[in-house]
Amino acid sequence: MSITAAPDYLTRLNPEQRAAVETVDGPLLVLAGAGTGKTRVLTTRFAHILLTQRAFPNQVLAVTFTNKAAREMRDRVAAILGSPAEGLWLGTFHALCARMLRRHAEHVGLASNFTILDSDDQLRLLKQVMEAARVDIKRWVPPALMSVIQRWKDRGLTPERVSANEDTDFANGRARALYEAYQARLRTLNAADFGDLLLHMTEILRSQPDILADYHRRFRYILVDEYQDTNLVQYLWLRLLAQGHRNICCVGDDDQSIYSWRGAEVENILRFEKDFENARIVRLESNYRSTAPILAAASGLIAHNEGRLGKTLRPGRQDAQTGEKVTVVGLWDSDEEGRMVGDRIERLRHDGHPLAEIAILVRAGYQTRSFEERLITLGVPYRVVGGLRFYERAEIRDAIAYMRATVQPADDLAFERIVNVPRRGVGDAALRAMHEASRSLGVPLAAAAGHLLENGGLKGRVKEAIGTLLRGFARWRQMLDVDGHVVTVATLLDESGYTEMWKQDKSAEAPGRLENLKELVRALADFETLSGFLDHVSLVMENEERAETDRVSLMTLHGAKGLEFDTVFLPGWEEGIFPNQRSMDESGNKGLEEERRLAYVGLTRARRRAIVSHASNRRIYANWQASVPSRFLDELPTEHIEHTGSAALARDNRIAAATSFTGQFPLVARRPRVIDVWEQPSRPARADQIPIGARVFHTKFGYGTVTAADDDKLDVRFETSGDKRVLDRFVERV
DNA sequence: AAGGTTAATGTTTTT
DNA sequence: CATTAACCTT
Repeated sequence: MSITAAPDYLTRLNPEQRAAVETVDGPLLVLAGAGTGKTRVLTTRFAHILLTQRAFPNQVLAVTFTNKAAREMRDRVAAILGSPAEGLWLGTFHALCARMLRRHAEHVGLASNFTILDSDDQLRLLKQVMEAARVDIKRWVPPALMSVIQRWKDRGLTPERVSANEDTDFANGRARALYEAYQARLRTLNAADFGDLLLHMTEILRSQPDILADYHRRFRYILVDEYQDTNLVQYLWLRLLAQGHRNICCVGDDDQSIYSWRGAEVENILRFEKDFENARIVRLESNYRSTAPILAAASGLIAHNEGRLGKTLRPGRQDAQTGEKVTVVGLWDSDEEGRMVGDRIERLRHDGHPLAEIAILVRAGYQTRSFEERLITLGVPYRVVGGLRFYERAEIRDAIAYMRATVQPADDLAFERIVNVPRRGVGDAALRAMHEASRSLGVPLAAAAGHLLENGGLKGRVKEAIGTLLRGFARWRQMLDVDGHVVTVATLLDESGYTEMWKQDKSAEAPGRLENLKELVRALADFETLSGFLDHVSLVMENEERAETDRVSLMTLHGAKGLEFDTVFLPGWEEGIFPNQRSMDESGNKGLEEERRLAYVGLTRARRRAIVSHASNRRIYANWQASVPSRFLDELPTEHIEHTGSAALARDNRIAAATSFTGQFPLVARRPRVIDVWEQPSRPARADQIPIGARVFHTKFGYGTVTAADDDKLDVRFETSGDKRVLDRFVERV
């Protein structure tokens, strides 16, 4: 590699990016603001290491959080290299740990073919453990203990490492003991949950110097993406592995740390400098994504957080200065907010703006619904990102349980899941008998069922059904070696009656479920072995979102991290919703600051246009409630913001508008005053105000023209729904 | 053992 | 309001 003439993958970078790429040896922390080319730096650095022949592809460890990020990095490295690199250790923390743990499972009491449990299995198992320990599971709900255990695992704490004084709060101080019992159950089932993958692997690296040394020899360079999201155990794992060559590069942004509730510790950024002496730090501050006003708004907002590492986003784009201001819209109620967003989207669409470049980002999943409804009435195509993933669907999980029970006769969780699916007449009584036999004989459930059959412990229909099922498993197990996994699974799903069950099902979802099952069998063909596939399913598989169609994206702010759109709508900026009340109740100022970071993430998703909105009245569960504009609105620098209010808001609520828009009132004084005005939010009757010929909007029927009026009833000719008689208060004049 | 009824409970979520 | 899980009835 020539030193004088830099290759173009380097010359295309700005000086700070280039420093981040070329500072190859020694520990490096890259603080990368939103839109500053973080991924680009990471992938270029990866390629640079390979191209300068500092390491072979299999000597670089590259860690991401999501499979999507891993895939993207893989693709982009390949693009720079000109060919796909083989044998990379590139993947998510979990996938990489799973791969390692398969080799060393015996050190933590597992066999290398251990099963990876998903959260559903985890919870069921924990519940069983709690019931066995006679914990009152109404008083002490399993999910609460699950999250305690997960936080322990996030911190690298095995049951032995949990100190006694951490144990006081749950189930009268039995949390630690229950954790221990849960881990013991996992071991007997030869299973690991997601947290275990990291916990076990870290434990092994801590206790087995020879294994650690082996990985030191192997990994000469380590790259870490989204470093601010790492939890303690992930940090420990990285630190252990990096001790060898100390060539570790972590890229992150403390301002985008939004997963502390999941165990992520931003403190890992500070720890990095302490643990890795002479670590270099590079800041990426040139933003190539957004216009100047958007960056100014986001920067002004995030400046309200304390204890930041301090970064300033500079506009790096040529055209950044000419951008439009961030729009803040105040609306009367949530319906009007929905209409505002819908109308603006229609206008953008009309002007030729691609829908795929528009996103509506909300704080919580349930908020997407009202926007969906609006977009449906308007006939605007949209997609909701997030929600159920492929392997979380019931039919997929059932099918997988069948496979697991086939491959692993000891997988009680899988057996239990499908023993009565489809209905075989196996109920509580039969299941209890099997559990009892399993415990007294010390064998897995399936084996216990076999014993019961021989000893006449089961009768009638149940006996027949269980017999057929067990013979089925034996047959499919044999078949696996002879006919291969694809054929076996297809046969298994038919012979077990599982596909038939969905064919008989008359519900609307049934055909889709059958389709998913077919897709599952198709996907099997991409794998050498069934266990390889099972790993893939639990760690990697995601929604088949191949829809290349032009659609508006609807998602949570969390889901939007890492994405960007020309136009971003940020509705629901109201106290309690955003910042979220619970977040503040549970974590106080830390919670508030994380909410603010979330707002920062939201704003920085926008390339050219950001529309923030808030409504004065919102339907919460059953009834309408007045809401107060978010404090974040007051934190946006006024010179980069343009305020708009709807006519309804201005007419009905001048004071509220004035109060929220100036933002001059101290927080404490502001709230009661505003609520006073909203005590009587009933709108004036407007029948006489809507003349014949007026254009109106109805929530259900969409747009139309008034053809007649009678007291409070209007006859309206709707554009899409035809002639209807509606009450005036259900329409909005537009 | 299955289906219907009531009561509780409403963030964010990758792996 | 609307979803879901626990509960009760047949």
